[in-house]
Amino acid sequence: MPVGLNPDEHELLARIAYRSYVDARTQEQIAEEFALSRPKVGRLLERARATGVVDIHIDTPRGLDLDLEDRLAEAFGLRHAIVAPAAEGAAEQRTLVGRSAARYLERRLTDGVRVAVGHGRDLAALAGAFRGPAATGCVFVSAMGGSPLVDAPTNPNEIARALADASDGTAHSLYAPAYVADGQVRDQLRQQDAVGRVFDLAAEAALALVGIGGTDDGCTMVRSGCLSAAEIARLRARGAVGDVLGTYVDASGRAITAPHLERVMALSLEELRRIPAVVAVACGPEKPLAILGVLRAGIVDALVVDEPNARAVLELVVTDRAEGS
Amino acid sequence: MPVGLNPDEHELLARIAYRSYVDARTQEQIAEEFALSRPKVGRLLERARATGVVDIHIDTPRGLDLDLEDRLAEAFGLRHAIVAPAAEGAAEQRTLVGRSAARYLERRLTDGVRVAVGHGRDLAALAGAFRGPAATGCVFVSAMGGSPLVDAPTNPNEIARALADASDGTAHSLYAPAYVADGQVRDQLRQQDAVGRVFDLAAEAALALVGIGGTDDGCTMVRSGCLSAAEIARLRARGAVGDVLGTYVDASGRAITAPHLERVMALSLEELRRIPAVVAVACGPEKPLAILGVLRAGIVDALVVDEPNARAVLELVVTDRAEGS
DNA sequence: CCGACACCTGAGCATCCGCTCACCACTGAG
DNA sequence: CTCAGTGGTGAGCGGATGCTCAGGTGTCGG
Repeated sequence: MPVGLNPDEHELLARIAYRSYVDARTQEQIAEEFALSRPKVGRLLERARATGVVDIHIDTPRGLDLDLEDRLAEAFGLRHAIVAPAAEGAAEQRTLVGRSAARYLERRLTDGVRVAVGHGRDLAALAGAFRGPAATGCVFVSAMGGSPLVDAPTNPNEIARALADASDGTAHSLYAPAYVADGQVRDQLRQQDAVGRVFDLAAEAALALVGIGGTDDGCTMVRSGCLSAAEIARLRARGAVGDVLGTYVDASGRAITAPHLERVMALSLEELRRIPAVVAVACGPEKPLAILGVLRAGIVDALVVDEPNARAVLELVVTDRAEGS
Repeated sequence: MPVGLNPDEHELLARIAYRSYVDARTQEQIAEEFALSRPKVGRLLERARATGVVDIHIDTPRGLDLDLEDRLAEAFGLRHAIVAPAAEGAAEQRTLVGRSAARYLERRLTDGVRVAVGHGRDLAALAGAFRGPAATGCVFVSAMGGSPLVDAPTNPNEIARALADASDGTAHSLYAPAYVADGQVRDQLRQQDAVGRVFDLAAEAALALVGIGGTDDGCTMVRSGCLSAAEIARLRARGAVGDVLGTYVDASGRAITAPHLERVMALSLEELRRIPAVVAVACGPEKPLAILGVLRAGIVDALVVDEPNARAVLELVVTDRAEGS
C-alpha cells in the first residue's frame, strides 16, 4: 500500500509502529530495542504515519462529515460548524438539525449563562430536542417580538420557555409583536419598561441563538405576517437573501436598511455583534444564499446546518471567488 | 461498528478523535473546544480507542507477522524474535531467513563489536545477504572448526570472512577441523597458540552468531562428515533433538554429554552462555524440535526463523504443557 | 579535487500527556 | 433517612514527546 518506500524501510516502520501503537511502548524503549536514538524513533513514527504505514481510521457515525464541518468553519472563520446528516423529507431534516443543535447547545452552556433567543422553525426543533444540559441556572431571554399568526412553538417566547424548562433555568418573555406599523410605534414600545428591560437583558446576553431566514414567499417572516409578499419581493429586489432576527442582508453580508428595518422589534445586527457568541441554526433547500449572506455579515460564531446546505454554501463561495469579487 | 455505545456518545468520541488524530490538536485545545476538562478528553480518547471508534491499522509488509514474533519472544524469554515470511521452496525459505537475519544483525552491530561465528547453511545465507551496517571495525571470529567435505561458504571461517568484508571489519579464522578423533587430540589442538588464541577471542565476544542444527541424517553435522549416520542415530536415541556449535541438546534443553562431546572443536554451551548475546538462526521443515530444545537451553538471546518453524515451535510448547511436564 | 548545499542526526528544552490520588455525586442496602 | 460502596471527576506531578538548533556527513556542480 505505501508507495515510495523500499521493503526494508517499510518493514522497519511497521515494526516500530507495532511497538508504539500495539504494544504501547515508549519511544525510548523502542529506541533501545532497535539501537536508534529516541528522536530518530519519533521521526520514523511520524514517517510511518505520513506514508500510510500507520493508518488511523475513525469510525464516524453514519452521515457525519467532520471534514465538511472543518471546511465550512475555515471558509467563514467560524468557531464551530456542525453539519447534521442529510435526510429525505423537510421535517426529518429539521429534526436532525434540531437534534444536532440541541446537543451542541447542551455542551456549550455553562452555569448561569444568559442566552438571547430568536425565532423560527429551526430553533423550535432545537428546543424540542433539547435535554437538560449539565449547566444550571441559565437564563433564556427573547431577543425578538412574537407573532400570533404562526404556530406558537416557533415564537421566541415559547422557545425560551421550552429551553428554560428543560434545563432548570429561567425564561424572560418579550411581550411585544415582532413587527409594528412604523418606527415611532417601535420606539414607544421599547421605552416601555416591560419591553425595554427584556431587550436590555437580551443585548447583554453571553450567547445568542438565532435562526437564519430566507427571502422566499414561504419564509417565516411572511408566514408570520410580519411582511407581506409584496414587501418581501421588494426586499429581494434590493438584494436581500436572508435575515437574522428580522434584519435582512444581501449576498455579501451587508444589512439592507431600507425601509422596513425600523419596524422590527428585535435586537439589531449591531447589538448581535456585541454578543460574544452567536449560534445560528438553519435548514431547508431554500437557504443556501441566506446562510451565505448571514455568514458573511460576520456575526455568527457557530453554525448548525444540514449537509446539503453546508455543501451548497461552500459551492457558492467557490463560484463567487471564481467570478472575482 | 462499535457496539455498546449510544449514538450521541459515538458522535462525541468521533469528533474528539478527529480533532486529535486528523487535526493533531492537543488535548488541551480539544478540552477548550468541547468545554471539557483535559483529563476527560484523554479518557474519551482512550475510550475511543478501546471501543474501536478509532481503529489504528498498521500496514505490515506481506508475510510479516509481528504478533507471532511477540508470542515467540514471550514464550522463551527472548529479547528479539524475528520471523521471516513463509516461502515455497527450501532454498527460497533460506534466502528469506538469511535476509531477515542480515537486516537484524546490521541493526544490532555497533562499532568494534566482536562476534563469534558458527557454521551452517542458514548462517551462510545470512552472510550472503549481509550488507554493510552502519557500524565499523567489527571483528568476526570463528567459534568452531571447519570441514572440507561441505560447501566452503557454510564453514565458520568463510562466513566470518564474508561478514568482515561486507562490513569493513576484520576476520579471525580458526585453522582446525570441527571434529577430531578423540578428546586428547582436541585438547592438544586447543593448546596450539594459533588455535587457542582464536578460541579465547571467540569466547570473549560480545555477540555470538549460531545456527541450529537438526538430528536427521541430512543435518550439517552428518553432511560435513563430523558425525556418521550411526553416531547421529545414537544421539537421537539418547534424546538429542538438535545442536548448537556441535553440542547436542534434548527436547527440554539439557546438553547431551556422552560420548561425542569431547571431540567437538567449538565453543561449549557454557562458553556460549557467558557471551552476552547469542543470535540463533534456523530454518527448514526438520527443525522445530531442534529449535525447541535449543531455546530451552536458555542460551539464545535472539532468534531468527521462518514462519512455519515459529508456529510449529509454539505449537510444541502448547502440547508439551498440555501433557504436563 | 574542492567547496557549497541540502539532508540527516542527536542534544536540550518547553510542552504535552498519562497516572495517581483525593474528592464528590449517585446508588442501593440497612 | 443514613451510610458505605462505586463510578466518575479534576488537580498535580513525573515521565514522554515534539520542536529547535547546532554540528556533521553525503552529494553534486564547478
